[in-house]
Amino acid sequence: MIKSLSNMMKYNEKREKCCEYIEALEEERRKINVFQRELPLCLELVTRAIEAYKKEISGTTTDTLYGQPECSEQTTGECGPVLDLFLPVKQSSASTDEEEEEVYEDDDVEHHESHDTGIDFVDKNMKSEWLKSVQLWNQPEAVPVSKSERSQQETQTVVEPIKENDNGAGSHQPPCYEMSNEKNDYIISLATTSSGSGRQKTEAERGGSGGSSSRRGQRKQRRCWSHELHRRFLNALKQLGGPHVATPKQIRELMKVDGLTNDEVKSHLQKYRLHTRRPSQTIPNNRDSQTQHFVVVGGIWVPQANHSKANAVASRKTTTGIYGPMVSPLPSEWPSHSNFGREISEERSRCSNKGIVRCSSPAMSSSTRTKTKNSKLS
DNA sequence: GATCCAATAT
DNA sequence: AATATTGGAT
Repeated sequence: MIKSLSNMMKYNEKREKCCEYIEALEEERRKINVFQRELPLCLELVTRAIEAYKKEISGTTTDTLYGQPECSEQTTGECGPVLDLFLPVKQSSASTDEEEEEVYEDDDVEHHESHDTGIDFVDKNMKSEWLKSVQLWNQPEAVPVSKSERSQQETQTVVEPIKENDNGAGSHQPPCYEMSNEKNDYIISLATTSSGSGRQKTEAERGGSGGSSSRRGQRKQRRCWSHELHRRFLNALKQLGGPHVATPKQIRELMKVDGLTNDEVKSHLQKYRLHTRRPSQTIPNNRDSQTQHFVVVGGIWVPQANHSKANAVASRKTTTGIYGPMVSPLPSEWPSHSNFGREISEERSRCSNKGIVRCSSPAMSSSTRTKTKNSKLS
């Protein structure tokens, strides 16, 4: 009698303790979730710990106090995908030195409902949205590397290099309707673009124009960003951590598109960044009320609300404007500081200084740079 | 999207 | 000094 009673007490005590742990852990996980891109493993660990505790409870008790986790936080819907997303990465990461990509699902397929992991800084809808504003392509396909390349891209980390014939004679590429520019008179024989072996000319080479061809003051042939090209672009961005941290050269290298130049990528990136920035709420007023207030957390700019409340994902959905998914400051989107430890650090020393400038020192970021520039000008 | 310009790093 | 890369502006 007494024995059973004391057992019961013990057990209750234990259960209570577990519950406390679980709650604490879930709280922790909510925080980590904001930085899921930077701390995938951390997230996983915590999640597992939670599961373990839950299991323990359910194992030792019959009543399911936590059987249905009342941790309101869409836990199941959120953590599953996250792990799914990162686990494979962890596995394959040992194999290659290259940054591997999470499988990139393209837009013409229909599955994009499942995971709202937040690292998905490029939303398909948004992409099409901003692309639309730029240009309309009629033929999404008919790009050379459609099937073989795509399958490869999804299964392996290797991206098959493609040769991009310049659109002019490309015939397979949707024509780039350009009637705006004045110098259209010249015709470029595009075979010149190092077909086959040449790889890319470096920017200097290209810019030098001193070469054999006689295009001196001529404007370059307009680069047409087909869907395929843009897909690769996005893919590269994804791997590099978002449009705000990726640099043209890195992107170009990851895209593996023959003949693509840094300048072209840069231009595209610039535009992309413009479109993915917060469009000032579409309503040109409310600079104080609506503008998000950012705080610095460990060197990271984080929207204040999100930081404190940690339901970034939810808020993202509600505050989206046209460029919704992007605008909201996903943790993953922000210059990530924790990149230092990872892919970027090995990249080149440039990151060490530039990275610091851009990332860890908010006060010194773009505005300061421009200021420097301007001050120097004046 | 191509270029020009300035800053910065090597 | 020359070159490479980058970001911002045109």
